[in-house]
Formats: sequence, C-alpha cells, structure tokens
Amino acid sequence: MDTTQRTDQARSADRRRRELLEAADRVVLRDGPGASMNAIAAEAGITKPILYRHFGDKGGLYAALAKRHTDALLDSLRAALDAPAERRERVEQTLDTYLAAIEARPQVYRFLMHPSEGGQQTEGFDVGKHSAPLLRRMGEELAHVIGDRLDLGPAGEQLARVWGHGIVGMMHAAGDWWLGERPCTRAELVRSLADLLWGRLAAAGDKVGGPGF
Amino acid sequence: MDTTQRTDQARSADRRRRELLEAADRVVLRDGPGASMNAIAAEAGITKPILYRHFGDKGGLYAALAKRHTDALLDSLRAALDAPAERRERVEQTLDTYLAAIEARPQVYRFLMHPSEGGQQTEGFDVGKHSAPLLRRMGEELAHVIGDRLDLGPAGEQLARVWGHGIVGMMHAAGDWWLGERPCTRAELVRSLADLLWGRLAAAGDKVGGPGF
DNA sequence: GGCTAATGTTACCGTAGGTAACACCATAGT
DNA sequence: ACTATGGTGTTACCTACGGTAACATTAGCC
Repeated sequence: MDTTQRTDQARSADRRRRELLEAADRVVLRDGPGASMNAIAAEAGITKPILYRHFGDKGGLYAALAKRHTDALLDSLRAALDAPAERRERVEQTLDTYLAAIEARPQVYRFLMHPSEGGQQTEGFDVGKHSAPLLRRMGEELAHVIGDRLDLGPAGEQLARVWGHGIVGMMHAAGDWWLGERPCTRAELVRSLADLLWGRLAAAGDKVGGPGF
Repeated sequence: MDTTQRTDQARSADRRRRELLEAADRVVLRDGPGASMNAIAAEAGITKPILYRHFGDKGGLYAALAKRHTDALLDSLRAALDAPAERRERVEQTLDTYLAAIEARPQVYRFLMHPSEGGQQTEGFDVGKHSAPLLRRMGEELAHVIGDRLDLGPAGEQLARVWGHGIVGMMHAAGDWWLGERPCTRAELVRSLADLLWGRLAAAGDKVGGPGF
C-alpha cells in the first residue's frame, strides 16, 4: 500500500536521522561547535552528502541538534517551575536546575549558547534573528508562567514578558560567568540570584562614607 | 635618535591602525559580522596581508574593533552610573543608556554581542573564553560599583559580582528581545526592569484561582 | 526482468582565512 | 653617492570548510 510504504520509509529515515544526530552529538561534544561536517560524517561512518540530504545544510543539522537538547532542558525547567512549593522555593529550584544542567554538560551548553551561525545572505540586519533560540524559548516559557500565575495589573502581560526574558538573561549571564570562574558553590549562586530577584539590591544600605547608590 | 625614530614610527603605525579600524568599522556596519578580510581590506584601499601585519588575525582585528566600541559604551555607562541621583533613578538611567545605545546602532550591538569567532584549534573546551567580552566587562564594572557603594555584609564582594553579571545579563537579554520585537517603548522597558530589580516579582500577588507562584 | 527510489560514493566548486615571496620607497650610516 | 634597513604594499598561493553534481549500488515492487 502507498501509505504503509511511505510510513515505513519515513520510519526508516527517522531512525537514520536519529543515528546521525547522535553521531553529530558525539562530535560536537568532543570538538566543540566548530565541528566540521566532514568530521561529523566520518563519525557517523558516512560522507557529507548524506548529511546534506538529511538536514539541508549545517544550520539545519545544528538546529535539529539544538532542538533535542533545548527540549530536554526545557522539560526539566518546566518540571521545576511546576513543583509544588512556595514561590521563592520554586524560583530557586528552577535556577538550580538550569545551573546544574550547564554544570553537568558544559559542552552542550556552549553549543547551544554559541550557535555561531547566521547565514550572512542579503538580509539587511535582522537583529534578534541570530540570538540563541534557547534563550528566547526559555524567556517565553518563563513569561508564560509568570503571566499565568501572577496578578500584575493591566499591563501584566507585557510586564511578564519583559521579566521572563530578563530573568532568563540574568540566569544565563550569571551562569556563564560562574561556569568560567567558579567563584562559589552552586547553592550560593542560586541564593544570591534569588536575593537579587527578591529586591535585596533595592533594600541594601549605602556603605558608610561612600557616595551612595 | 633611536627613541624619536621609534616614536615617529609608532605614531605613524598607530595612525594607520586607526584608519584601518575605521574602514573595518564601515564594512562591519554595512555587511555585518560576517564581513570578510578581503572586503575590509578593499574598503581600506589595500590588501589582506597588511591587515594581518597590523592585527595578526581576524580575531585580532575584531578584538581591536570591539574594544573601541566597548570602551565607548562603558564610558557612557560609567557616566550614568556616577550621575548624582538616588539609587532607583540611577539604575533607570543606566538601563536607559544601554538600551539607547543598542537602539541607536543595532549593527554595532550585533557585532559586539555575536563575535562568531572562536578559532577552532586544539583547545579542549574553554567555556567562558568565548562569551562576548563586552558582557563580562560590563558585569565586572557593575560589580565593582555595587561592591563599592553597597553595604552587603561579609560575603558582599561575592554577592556584588553575582549581581553585577546577573543584572548585566538581564539587561542584555531583555534588550536583545526588545530590539527584535519592539513590544513597548524604551521607557516602559526600563521601568519594567527596574521594577523587577526592586522586588516586584516577589511582592506580586497570586492570580485568583491560579495554582500559585 | 525492469522501474523507482533510497543510500552511498568520488570528485569537484567557491569562498574565506592565512601566509610566503617578492617589489617599492624612504631614511640613516658610511 | 652607495648601500642597508625597515615599513608598506603587492601577487600568488595553500588549506580547510560548506555545499553540490554526477555517478554507483542495492532493495523492493509491478
């Protein structure tokens, strides 16, 4: 039958695709985001044109690769965001989940955050099109949760989006810096960031003798 | 004399270097971060090897280019950070200064934030080495200001650093998203972010009937 | 058997980063 | 005046990578 045939083919192609993605994963984890298509093909035991048939171009491959990890991380974050606990606890859990993930697999993190892509064709200057999609997705996700659960008045929807992206950016930048310098434990970092979100910056006192802040 | 000679040569080389950087600037602003060394050389009216003699490699050129813009932006931010006003006002001024800068010249911003470099030589996986240096420098700068002026107790130094990088990340991510979607005015964005830093997330009430947050 | 289609290959192209080797021209030293 | 030096500039080349065209090979279906 036509449909079963197409289904079979699709299933086979999907399996192959998964295998290729796993090979690509290994190479990217080993060689970093600069991994070449040749290297990936070699790891998969095949040659370049096959990769191109499956993924179109390097951007396609990397997008597929990123989607897997992004989805996985987003699932973890959703779980933390939905845990039954009070707000502060939940915020800390979410921060910790993210930081634990990037700590456990810095290569994956680096790959996701530094796409280094951006086909430079004719487009005039599409800022925003090139930012790491993971950050955007996390920001939107968080915005959704905030907007759903918090009563923020008339402009609450917009406020939630700003906060979603802002908090994600805070988490990301702090995590990136922390991963590089390791100046404190993960728990301390989580506490510090939660303190920041809880307004401790605004509440802190000026240093005696200082010019004030 | 030897010294005067070397000074003369150095002065000439410096002038040339500045000219080359200005040409590179024009090309990068026109063609985006993917601008080729050939294109830059052509714009400067010379050929590639000269660029390489002056800057070593593309990373060197881009680093020099980035340093100019980064220094300029940091100066603006320092001014806002040092303005005579109360804390909230100063925070808003700083946020606004940054956002006005990226709004005025998105190409420069895009270039600074997306180095897209990372010479893929043998290095094993230096996470943090590849993050945009601008973010790091802004984070350190802010950390310094916070640590200098706020009384944050015994672990204040470390807290200030976390907050510095965190706040800069928040500003960056929110700005990046805002620049792409333009969902509100700059002033509204500034207010929303300042509200977030002032603990409004922690203070907001749960939505009626929701699962709480 | 013969058609189609997927899977695989080799061999190639264009472009970009980077370099080697050579030419030009000023100035300094003798 | 004649050379040596050092900066400026060139052409021509190498390598590596993304991407593609054209050609084998094998499997299933009529």
